[in-house]
Amino acid sequence: MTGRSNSPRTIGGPDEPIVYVVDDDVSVREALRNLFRSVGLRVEVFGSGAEFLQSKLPDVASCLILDIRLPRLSGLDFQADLAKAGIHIPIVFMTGHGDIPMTVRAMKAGAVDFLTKPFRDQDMLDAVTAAIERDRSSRNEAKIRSDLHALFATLTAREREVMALVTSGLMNKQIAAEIGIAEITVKIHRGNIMRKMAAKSLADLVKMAQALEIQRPAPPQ
Amino acid sequence: MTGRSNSPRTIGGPDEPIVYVVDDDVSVREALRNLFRSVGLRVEVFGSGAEFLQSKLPDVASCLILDIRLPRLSGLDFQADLAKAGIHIPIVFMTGHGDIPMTVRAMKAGAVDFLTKPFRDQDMLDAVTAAIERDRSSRNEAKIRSDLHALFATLTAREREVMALVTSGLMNKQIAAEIGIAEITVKIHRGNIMRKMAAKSLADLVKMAQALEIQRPAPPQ
DNA sequence: GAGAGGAGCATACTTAGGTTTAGGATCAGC
DNA sequence: GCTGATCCTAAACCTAAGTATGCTCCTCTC
Repeated sequence: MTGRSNSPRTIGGPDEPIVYVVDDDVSVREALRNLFRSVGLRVEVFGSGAEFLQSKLPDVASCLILDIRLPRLSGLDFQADLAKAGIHIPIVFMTGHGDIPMTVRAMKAGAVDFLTKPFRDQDMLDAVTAAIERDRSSRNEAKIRSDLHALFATLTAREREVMALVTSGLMNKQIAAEIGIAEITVKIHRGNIMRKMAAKSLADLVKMAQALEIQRPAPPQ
Repeated sequence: MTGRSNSPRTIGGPDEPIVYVVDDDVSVREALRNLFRSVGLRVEVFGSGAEFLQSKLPDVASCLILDIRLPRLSGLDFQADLAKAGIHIPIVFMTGHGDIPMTVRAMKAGAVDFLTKPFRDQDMLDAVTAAIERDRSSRNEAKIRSDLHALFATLTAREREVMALVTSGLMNKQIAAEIGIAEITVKIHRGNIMRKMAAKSLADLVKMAQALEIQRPAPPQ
C-alpha cells in the first residue's frame, strides 16, 4: 500500500517504479511502452545502450528490458558493462534468435529472466514484477548499509579499531592490553562509539559490525 | 590443500568429492566416467533418477550431472523433486536439444550450468569444479548452522525466550519486567544460556542469534 | 600562535552483569 | 511416593561497564 492513490494508472509519482526498455526496433519499444503503461507502470524507452547510459536514473526501484541483439553492443556485453560501472539493475532479456549459451551466460550474470520472442504479455509483466521486487529489496538493503557506513565514517581510526575489538567480544581490559592503552581510555572510546553509531546496546553495535563486515584486526605476528 | 596425497589421481578417499552422473545413454555415462576419472574425481553413474535416489549419498562435497531429457522424469522435474525432498546438490545440466525456456527454468531453480551437447571436455570440467566448490561452501555453512542448532536445542523454553531478549539488546531488568520475573532469575538464565551455547561473550551470543535468525517475540498487544 | 580535535590518563562514582549458596514450587515419569 | 528437571527467588559478593571532571600532549589548520 503506497497510499496517495487507488488508481492503478498512477504514473510518474516520485516513488513509482520505472521500467527501462532498450531496443533498436521502434515498434517493439512502442509495443512495450503501451503494455507497461496499460498496467500503470512508468516507462522510459531507448534505442541503444548508450542512450540509456546518458539518461539520469532516479533513485527508485526499476528494471531494464534489453534485447540480446543490439546493433553496436550486444545485450550481454552491455550487461557486463553495467556491472563493471557499478550500475546494478535487474535485467530482463528478450531475444528473437538467442541460443542456450547466451541464456546461461545472462542468467549466471544475474539476469532475472530471458524471454523468447514472441512472448506472452503476461510473461513479460510477471518478469518485470519480479525484477522490480528484486530491485526494491536490494535497494532497501543498500540503503541500510549506506546509512550505516555514513555513521561509521564519523569514527576516528582509533574508535574503529576499538569497535572491532569490542564487537569481537573482548573485555575493556583485554582491549587495553591489546592496543597498549589504559582501560579507562577504552571506556571513553567505547562511549564515543556508541554515541556516534547511535547504538542503543552492545547487541545493537555487534549487529552493525556484522552488517559492516568489520573484522578484528589480526594482532602483529 | 587437503594434504594426505600429492597425486591428482587420488580416488575414493573419505573426503574426496563425488560426481554423480544420471543419463539413460550408457555411452554417455561411460564417456563421462572416463573424463572425470582422468582428472582424479570419484564418479558414480546411474541410468535414471530413481536409481540415483536409491543410492546412499555420503556426506561429502558432490554434484550431479543430469541430462535434461530423461525417459520417465524430465531433468527439470527431477531437479524440482530433489528440492522438494530437501536434497540440495548443485546440478549441471546437459542437453542435446534443449530450448531457452528450459534453460531459464533450470537456471532459476539454481542449476550451476547448462551445457549443450556436444560440449568440450574442459567446459564440463569447469562446470563440475564450480559446482563442487559451491557444494563445499554450502555444506560448510550448513554444518555451522546445524552445530549451532544442536546447542540451541539444549536450551529450555524459558532460556530461549531470555536469549531472544538478551540478544535484542535489553538489559536484565527490562527482560525481567517484560516477562514478569525477578532480575536475579534473568541473570541465572543468562548464565545458563552462555554455558550451554558455549558463548565466550555477549558479542558471541548475538552473532549466534543472528545465525539462528532468532527473533525477539512480539510483546502481547 | 591560537584554536580545534584527537588521544591519553587519573580519580571518583554509579549502574549493570555475573556467581555462589541456599532455598521453595511444580510437574512428569518411574 | 521418590527423583530429576525446570523455574523461581533471596542474600552476599565481586567484576565489568559507563559517566563526569579535569588535566596533558600532540598535530593540523587558519
